[in-house]
Amino acid sequence: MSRKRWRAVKEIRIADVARLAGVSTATVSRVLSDPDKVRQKTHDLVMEAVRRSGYIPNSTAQKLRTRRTMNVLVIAPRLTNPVFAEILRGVDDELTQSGYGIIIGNLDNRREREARYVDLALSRQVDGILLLTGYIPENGARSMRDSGLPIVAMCAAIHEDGIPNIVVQDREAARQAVEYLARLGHRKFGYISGTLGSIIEVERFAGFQEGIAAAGFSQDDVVRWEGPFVFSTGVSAAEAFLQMKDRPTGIFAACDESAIGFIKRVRAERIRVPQDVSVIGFDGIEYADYTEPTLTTFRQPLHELGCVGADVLLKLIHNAMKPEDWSIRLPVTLLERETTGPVLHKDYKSLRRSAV
Amino acid sequence: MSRKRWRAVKEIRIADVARLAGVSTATVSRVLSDPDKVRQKTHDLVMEAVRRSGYIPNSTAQKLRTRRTMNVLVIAPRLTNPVFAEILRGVDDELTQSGYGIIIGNLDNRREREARYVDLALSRQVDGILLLTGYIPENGARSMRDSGLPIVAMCAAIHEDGIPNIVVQDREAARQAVEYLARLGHRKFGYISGTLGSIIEVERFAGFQEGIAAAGFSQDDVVRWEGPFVFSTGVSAAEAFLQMKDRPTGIFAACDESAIGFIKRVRAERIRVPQDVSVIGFDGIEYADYTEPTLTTFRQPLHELGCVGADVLLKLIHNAMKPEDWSIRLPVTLLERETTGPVLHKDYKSLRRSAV
DNA sequence: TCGATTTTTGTAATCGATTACATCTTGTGA
DNA sequence: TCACAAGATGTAATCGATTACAAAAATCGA
Repeated sequence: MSRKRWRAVKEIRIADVARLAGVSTATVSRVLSDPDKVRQKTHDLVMEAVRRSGYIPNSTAQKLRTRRTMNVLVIAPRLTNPVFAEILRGVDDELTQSGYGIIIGNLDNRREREARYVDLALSRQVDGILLLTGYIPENGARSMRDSGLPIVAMCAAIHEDGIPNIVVQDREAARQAVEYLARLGHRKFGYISGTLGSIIEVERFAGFQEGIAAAGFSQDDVVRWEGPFVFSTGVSAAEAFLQMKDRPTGIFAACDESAIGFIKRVRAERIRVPQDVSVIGFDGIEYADYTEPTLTTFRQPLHELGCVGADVLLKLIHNAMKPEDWSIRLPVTLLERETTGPVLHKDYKSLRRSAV
Repeated sequence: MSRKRWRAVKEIRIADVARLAGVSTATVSRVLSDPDKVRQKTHDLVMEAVRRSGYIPNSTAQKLRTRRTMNVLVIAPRLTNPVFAEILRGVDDELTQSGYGIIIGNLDNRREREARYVDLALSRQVDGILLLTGYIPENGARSMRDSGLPIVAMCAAIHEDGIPNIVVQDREAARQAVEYLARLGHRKFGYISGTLGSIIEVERFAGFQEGIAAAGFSQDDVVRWEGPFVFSTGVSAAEAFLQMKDRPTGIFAACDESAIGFIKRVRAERIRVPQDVSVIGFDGIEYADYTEPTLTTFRQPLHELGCVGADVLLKLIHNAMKPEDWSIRLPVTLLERETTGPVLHKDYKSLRRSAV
């Protein structure tokens, strides 16, 4: 009848268990956290009391006393992008194993949301931070780092002392993309970027430019479209592309979603992929297997990235090793599929070839 | 030089601030949490001390004392499915506003991972639970509910007292899907299910069956394929489909990813969609806009679902209202796109029509 | 100005565990 | 059997805030 009946719970404290077992709370605590320190007989006695009472330690009290929250903050720019979801899986696998929990910080591509998570970190709700974002958290980063909390940056090389970077070979991949396109005979290149200013973007574009130079081309042979890592960025790029007279034939998109958006849009205008335009993506998300044609792309070892990042963070949390020692750069793999092919020069006249 | 130099942080406690401001800790606490209770002059004095010292309250200590963790556990079956990512966005928007954090529980489609999150809940690390999973957490659910923690179930109607359900009109949608296909002239139907045993699946299949019966068909006109809510389930279904002599022409997939996998696979065998087979999905994920042809599907109000679920959970946490009063069923919208069309009877001979 | 009332501030208990240190047991060898 | 070491257990301090209650200060009316 009481309005609160369904929430009535009698909380069992360690003292209750101690009384039940006829020992002190210290002993109960030891049984639970360091069983070797107590005699077998008392151990059994206590465990029986624990079982009978259904005691579960209050983790908040444990956290206060041990100064370990056993939580890690993961800041991601956007959850609906499978890239982050996939990395998160790796992180989760690794952290769960060590008993750590994940508090999720979803920026939803809006930087101003960052502040909230900085507070969260600064109020010591977490033992460490995993930064999956390409943005440099400005004031935030500084205060987070000053707080002494271990931070690991992924998906973005942050060149600050005390922050190890777990990234992929963005630059190398972008360069390789251009090489690959050039080898297929392409002479004019398009680049669909991520949001300008994000570090991940800087690296990839630098690599792209290196590739252009290495293959003997100039800035005149390059077009660049910009936008966040979402489908619609590819669509906008495609619309700009469609307006052009002298269109590029080799496109590198800094993310799969953009690549897919681009392809969808140009095909709607009866432009053939790869016969009329070749497209390479970046990420290797599962969707890219299910597009038509299937997307040529660089596969990032996303799950591994997550595991490694989490592992490094745990090392930092536990051993206080020098963060500088832990930067890692994982390789990516070019998946040659159906959206890339040799240039068909107009005079060759529809001597079609399917993808390489 | 010290090995730990980079982690050296002097923690500022409330007592430090009190000393600095020349007041008691009680006053500092009041200034921060209930400013009306102190005189303006002391308020300013304390705030100045807070500012100067850079004090940030230790949230763990606050949690212990107030018995509020300000965290919510969100259990999702799989993060890489954008359906959950999208719901999570809604949840995040709502919870962040109220100062709550999200601890993520990713089952990764493996039920045994559930145990870990049950523990997490039972050790009072969270104030409430949002269940995005279609599974009934067996022993888990019971102990979670017995713990007195508020629980809200989404994506799955759990018919237990004390657990409000925030779901969509699964059953109605599935029925409508069959009606729609029947109206297009389809006579034989395929159903690509989710994992058997999940409640969400039960509802959708029930609706599907209702539709079959309502349209005057029997079990002989129905084929059912089964698997988790992933792309490859659609692929397997397609492979079974391809083996059949008398193939269904109207397919309803209980999730978009399966639908997409199915379409991709059958098109590889030169089966045309929708001319040879019509497909309706369920979810309305963004990717369904970018397939070829674009997927006809039911759009779930995912973001709203997340907001509503979080809102109900907060109400439960704060007011201890009767959970039973809060079950909600949101409508879904049929998006008629390109993967469905009228049946082309063989004798009509390629009188093609594009999608309805 | 004084006492009563209201407002503001301080003292100390409390949340529920862990753990340093003290004390009590047990075991061992002479 | 006794002295001593090693091992097991207990006592009480501690983590860092909040808050009930007590005490002090401010306000007010006569």
